[in-house]
Amino acid sequence: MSSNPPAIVAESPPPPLSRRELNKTATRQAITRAAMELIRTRGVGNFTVEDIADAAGVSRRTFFNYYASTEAAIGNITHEFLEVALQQFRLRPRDEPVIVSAKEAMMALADPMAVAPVAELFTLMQQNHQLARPELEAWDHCTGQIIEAARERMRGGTDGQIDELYLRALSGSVISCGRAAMDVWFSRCGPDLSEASMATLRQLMIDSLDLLASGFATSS
Amino acid sequence: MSSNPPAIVAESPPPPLSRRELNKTATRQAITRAAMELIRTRGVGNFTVEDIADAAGVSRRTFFNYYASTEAAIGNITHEFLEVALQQFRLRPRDEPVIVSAKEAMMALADPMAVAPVAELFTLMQQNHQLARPELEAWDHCTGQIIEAARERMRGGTDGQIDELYLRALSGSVISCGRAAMDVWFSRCGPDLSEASMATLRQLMIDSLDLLASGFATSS
DNA sequence: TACACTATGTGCAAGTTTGCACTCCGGGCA
DNA sequence: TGCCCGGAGTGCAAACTTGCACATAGTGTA
Repeated sequence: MSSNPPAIVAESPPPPLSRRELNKTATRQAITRAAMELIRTRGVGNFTVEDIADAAGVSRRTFFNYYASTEAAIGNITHEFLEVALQQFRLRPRDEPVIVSAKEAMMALADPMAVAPVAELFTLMQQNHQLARPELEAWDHCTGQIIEAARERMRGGTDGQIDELYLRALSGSVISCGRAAMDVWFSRCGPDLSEASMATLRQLMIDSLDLLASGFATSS
Repeated sequence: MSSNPPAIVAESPPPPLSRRELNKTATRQAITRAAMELIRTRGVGNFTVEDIADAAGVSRRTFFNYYASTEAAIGNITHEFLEVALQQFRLRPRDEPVIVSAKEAMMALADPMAVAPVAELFTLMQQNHQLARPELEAWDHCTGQIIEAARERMRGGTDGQIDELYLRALSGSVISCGRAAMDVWFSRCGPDLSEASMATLRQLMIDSLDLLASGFATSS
């Protein structure tokens, strides 16, 4: 009821998502899913970009409007998965420690709907290791995003290069912990999406970040 | 096995259906289905064009790019249904009697996939009779198409107005027989899509056209 | 009656997808 | 080696979709 001007907080601008955004997202997803399906049924390298486009219901040209290559399309799976966490991270209060924010953000990833595509990718990766490259890039891109998001928080702190190193080291570590949690989770649970499995994933994320927060001190 | 040059028959130009055609058809169907769903769940008149567009995943403007009104969208259900038969009709040999061609063409309609939407429309029509108008228009449009298709066959026959009357009376009657078959079928079988029901529909179509061909002579 | 409000329908400019015509590149083959 | 071919990418114009502004019509209300 206050007539105050909009408070300057980490306001989540709830974008009503225009029809245009919606359509683009749908197209992007259609392409990604078609690519996955083809990998599943024919195996990596046994289909063309045109096959993906056809299966996705778009033209070859449109495929290239979205992705520079098949690899890039595959990378989108992990990219979208991480984007969920990124979104959560950006919503956390500015004064919260980055590690805590990261922990909270990662909780959103321990969701069957969210992990399912990545889990399948992990499975396929067992067979064909070259699928790992686009995944790697997605994690790297996420690191870059975390860096930017974290940098936003450190307005007014000490200036200079020390902050930059802190920022990057921390962000990189956080991402590494998340990745480690995912890797261990998959090696333990496989493509299992049960609640028990999700609980395991959550705990692994918490543990890895706790390790990070504690400076990886041994308990002995 | 003959090496004859392509016979000059009612050649069906097998259109590979461009991506553009495919997309347009998909959009048209999405709108139609969304409209049906809304009629089903909210009832006729309890939703706006915008609701349909949203449900169909397109903008309001796009809705109007396809249909002039909600009614027109509903009409498309019957329209598409009849289009199937029309297509078959056009494929029949030029020298075959129109009634025989019509009989053959109608056989394609006795297919669960094809009748399903129309059957549902019939069901909804029980409740709200104003749904009948767009359906009527679809049948009428089909008559016009049959007239054109039949006219094509009568090149070189006698000229003058007699042919035109014959053409129109015949075409109109054929359509009426088809419509009668559908009506009786639904009143007998309801929305039943079983093979037995389809057989009934087929027989009704055959019978109605036989009646027409026999000049509606009574057997006694 | 006058006014506010909601829904239909349309014109237009800007954004997106598509078809097509290239260019490049790598593998098979005479 | 030189040629052919199929797939990857790209530029561009045409076709399609969208957002927005505006005109119109029906409804409820002061």
